[in-house]
Amino acid sequence: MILSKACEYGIRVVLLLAAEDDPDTYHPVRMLAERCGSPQYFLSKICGKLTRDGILTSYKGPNGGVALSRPLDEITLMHVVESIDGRDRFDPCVLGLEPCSSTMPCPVHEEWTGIKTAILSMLEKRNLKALVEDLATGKTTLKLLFAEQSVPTAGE
Amino acid sequence: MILSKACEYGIRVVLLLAAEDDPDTYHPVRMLAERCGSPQYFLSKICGKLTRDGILTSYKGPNGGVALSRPLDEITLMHVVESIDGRDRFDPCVLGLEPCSSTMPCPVHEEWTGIKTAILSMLEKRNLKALVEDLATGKTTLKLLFAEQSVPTAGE
DNA sequence: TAATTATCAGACAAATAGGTCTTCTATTCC
DNA sequence: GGAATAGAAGACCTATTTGTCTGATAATTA
Repeated sequence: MILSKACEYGIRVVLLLAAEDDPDTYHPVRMLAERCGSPQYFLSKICGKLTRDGILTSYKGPNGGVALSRPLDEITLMHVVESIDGRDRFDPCVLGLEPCSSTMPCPVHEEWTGIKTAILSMLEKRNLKALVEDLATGKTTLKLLFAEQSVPTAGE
Repeated sequence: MILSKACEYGIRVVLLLAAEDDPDTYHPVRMLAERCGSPQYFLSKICGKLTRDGILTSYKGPNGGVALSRPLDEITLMHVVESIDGRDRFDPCVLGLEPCSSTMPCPVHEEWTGIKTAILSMLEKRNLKALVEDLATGKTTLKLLFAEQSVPTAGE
């Protein structure tokens, strides 16, 4: 688990919203929770955080809900990770050694530094616009979300 | 946290043992726990697992304890991770999507595949012998372990 | 035999992550 | 205004991880 469950859900929501045709329409959290396979109340808290951190905008009342607060090309997955898991998610030493640093490196410090860079790149190199283009061309998919939901209810 | 706490402690112990001059001497777990900043009883369980999985050998009685079961060049950090956290530690999709695969990739599947490779490389490219050589030449260090321990007792 | 040390089984506690629910307030529609 | 719909806040529960401890057994040394 490289990200917390909460962060996974947060990214799913943001991707779902980005993949919608209507970027300015507000989507009820209850709906989004169902579509992204997240517990409703749990996602509600996550969206609250994303809203407070300026990634989502919320709107109350009928036809209300949440929407992306900025254009697609101004949001990256890293923004979501920073909001939910915090910027320092990948900072800790692999061996959990506090004073590990470039001047006092643990046995895998060097490699881990490179991997951290790759992780950050994965999360911030492509913005939502680029990610959605891949979805549109079928290069990647989010159908996985629906596949996942059908599993638990199979026996019922 | 890329590894569990238990796994961190396991790696620390293995590195400590590897850095010893006397590869055939058994070290009591109680001592090792103190030296690597791990709770004693917790480490005792971890060592049990490492022993069952053939990474450590144990010896009962006075002058007993645990020791590495194989030559340094036949043990990698990956062996420890497999024993404690399991081989599939890094398998799950970043977004937690079950059916994510190369034929049905999530938006970051490609990048994550590359990062996983780098993580595995970090853990299994260099065996204990190579890691200890870096310690000997001062290229890396484990002094961190002692530094860490002095912190909690500073106020006492 | 006495002391030492690992092994094993298991209870238990603390901390964290994950998840659920209720109540309250704000907004909008009619 | 009143109903309906939404988020906000916070209590609360559950599961997992981490950590602590006890008691019994086994092996080994001296």
